[in-house]
Amino acid sequence: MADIDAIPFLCDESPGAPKKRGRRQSNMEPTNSLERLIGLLDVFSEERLEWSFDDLMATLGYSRPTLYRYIKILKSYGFLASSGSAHYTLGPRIVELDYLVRRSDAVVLHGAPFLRALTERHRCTALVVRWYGNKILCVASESSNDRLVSSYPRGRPMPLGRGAIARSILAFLPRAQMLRLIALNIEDLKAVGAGETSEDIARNLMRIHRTGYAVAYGEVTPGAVGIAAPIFDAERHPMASLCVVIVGDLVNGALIDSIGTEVKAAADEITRLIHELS
Amino acid sequence: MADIDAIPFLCDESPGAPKKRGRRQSNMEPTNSLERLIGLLDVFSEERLEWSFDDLMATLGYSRPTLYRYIKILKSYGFLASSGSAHYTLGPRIVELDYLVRRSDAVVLHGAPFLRALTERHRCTALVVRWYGNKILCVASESSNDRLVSSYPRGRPMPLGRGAIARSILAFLPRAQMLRLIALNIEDLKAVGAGETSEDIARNLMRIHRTGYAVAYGEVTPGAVGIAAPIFDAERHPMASLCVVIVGDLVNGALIDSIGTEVKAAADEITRLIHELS
DNA sequence: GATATAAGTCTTATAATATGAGACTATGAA
DNA sequence: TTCATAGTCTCATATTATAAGACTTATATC
Repeated sequence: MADIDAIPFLCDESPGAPKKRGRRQSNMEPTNSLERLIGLLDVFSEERLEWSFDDLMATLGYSRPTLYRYIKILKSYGFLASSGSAHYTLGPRIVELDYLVRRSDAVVLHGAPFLRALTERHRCTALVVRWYGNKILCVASESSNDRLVSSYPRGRPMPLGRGAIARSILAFLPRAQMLRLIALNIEDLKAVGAGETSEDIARNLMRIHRTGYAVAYGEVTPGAVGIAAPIFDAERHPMASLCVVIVGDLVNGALIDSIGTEVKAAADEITRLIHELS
Repeated sequence: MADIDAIPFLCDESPGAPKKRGRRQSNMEPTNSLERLIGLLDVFSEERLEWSFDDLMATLGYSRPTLYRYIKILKSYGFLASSGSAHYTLGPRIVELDYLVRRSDAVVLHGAPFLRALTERHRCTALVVRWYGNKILCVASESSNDRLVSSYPRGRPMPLGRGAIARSILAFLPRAQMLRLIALNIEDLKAVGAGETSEDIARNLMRIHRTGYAVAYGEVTPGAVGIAAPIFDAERHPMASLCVVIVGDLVNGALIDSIGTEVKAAADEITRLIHELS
C-alpha cells in the first residue's frame, strides 16, 4: 500500500485546459476491469522496478486467477516481461512505443534544432520538458558539457515545486490554477526560496511572467543555473518549457539575461512552429 | 484494415522459450475487452502516428460510446493524448515508463559499459538489441562516428531476416525454431544472400554458430559492416545481441575477425553478468 | 446571434464476460 | 517420493461492458 502513494499523478494530457473532467490522480482507485488492467503498470516505479507475483497480489488485492490473467495479457502485449520465476518487470513494447512517441511529439520534433543550437552556442545542457499533471517530464535533451549530467533525463518526472522549468510554467497559468498548484507544492516552493506565502510566491511568479523567462540557482542540481521559458498550446496555456542548464561559475548576471532572452525567443519560435500547420 | 497488417508481431517476452503458449501475433484479434483496450495502441505505427476518432472507429470497429470510453481511459492514464480535435497520439506516460525500462532492463544496464568500451576502441556504432517476437529491437546504442548514424535507434524494430544481429540470434536457436523463423523470413534472407534454400541458410547459420559471431556487409545500412554476437537467457537461449557497426572502408578481414572476437567476448561477459545475481 | 455540425458524454436494457473458489497441471527441489 | 511453487483451467454467479440513441457541450458558419 505504501507504494501506491509513491505513484506520481496521472491525468489528462493537457493540464493547461482548466477544469476538464476525467482527471486521474494517484489516489484514485480503478473502478473497472479496464482501468485495473492498465493501472497495474502504475505499481512500477524507480524505487520498485521489479515485482513478485505475491507482492502484486498483496498490493493490488486481486484474486490469483485474475491477477494471472492480467499479467498474461500484459505480457502477451509486451507491456510486462517475466524476470526470474514469478517476478515481473516492464516489457519491451514500451520501448517500441516510446520510439513512436519520439517521432510524433511535436515539442520534441520542433524543439530538437533549438536544443542543438543552444548547446552549440553555450557550454550547457538544454532540455525540452512537458507539463504532465502535477509534474514535469523531460522529453528531449542535449548537452555540450560532460560535467553537467542532468539528473533528469528523458522520462524522469520532476516535481512542480523546484527549478526554473516549473516556475516558467506556473508563472503563465491563469491565476486560479496557479494558486491551486502553488498550494499543492507549497513546501517545495518555500524550501527553494520562491516566496514565503502563497501570495508572495504568486507575486514572484508575476515578475517571471513579465520577464518572460525564469531563472533558478541550484534548485535541482547543486551549482547549476537553470533558465527556462514556456511553450504554449493552441489555447495559449503553457504546456511545456525550454530550459538551459549551465554551470554557475560560467555565468554572470548579464550572461544570464542574454541567455534568458535567447531561450525565450526559442521557446516562442517552438510555440509558433507547433501551431503552424495544425 | 490495411494498417493492421503493418503492425509488428507482439508476443511473449521470452521468444527463446520454445513452444510457449499464449503467444500473440499481429493477425490475432483481441478476444476480450481487456485486450481490446491495450490493443488499441497497436494501431499506432511509424507510418501512422496520429489517428482521428473516425478512422479509429472504422479500423477497430467498436461502437462510438465504447471507443470513446477506451480513449478516455487511455488518456486518463496518459497512454493517449489529444492532438487537435478528435485526433489522438500516443501519450506521455509511455515516456515515463520507458525511463523505468531503461533503468530495469538488465541487458541495457550490463551492456552499457561494453558499448562505451567498444566505441572508444573503434570508430563505430555499438548496439544492444533484444529479440522480441519476429523482430529485433534496439534497446541501447553508443557511437563514436558521427558519419555512422544508425537507422535503427532505440525502440525501432528491425526485421529478423537481415543483418548480422538477426543471424547472430538465429544461429543459436534450437534447430526446429531456427527453421520456423527462416521460413518466416525466407525472402529477406535470400535477398540478402544468406543462402539459397532453407537448408542452405541453416548450414550457413551453423557456421556462424561455430564461429561465435555473425558478420554482414551493408545489409541494413549500405556501406556498413555489422559484427554481432548473441546474449543468452537463463536457459541458454539467445535473447539479445551485441553488435558493432563500422564503416566498410575502415576494416579488412583481419580486423573484422579481431573485432568479432572482442564482440563475442563482451557478449559472453554480458550474459554472465545478467545471470550472476538472479 | 442564430443555426449547424462535430465532439464527447450519459442512459438504458440486454447480452456478454469478468470474477473467484478451488481443482488441476507442470516443474523443479529436497 | 513428496513438497512447494508457478501457472492454468472449470464453472456458476454476479458484475459490467456493450450499443442505440438521446443528450450536452463546444466550435464553426452563416
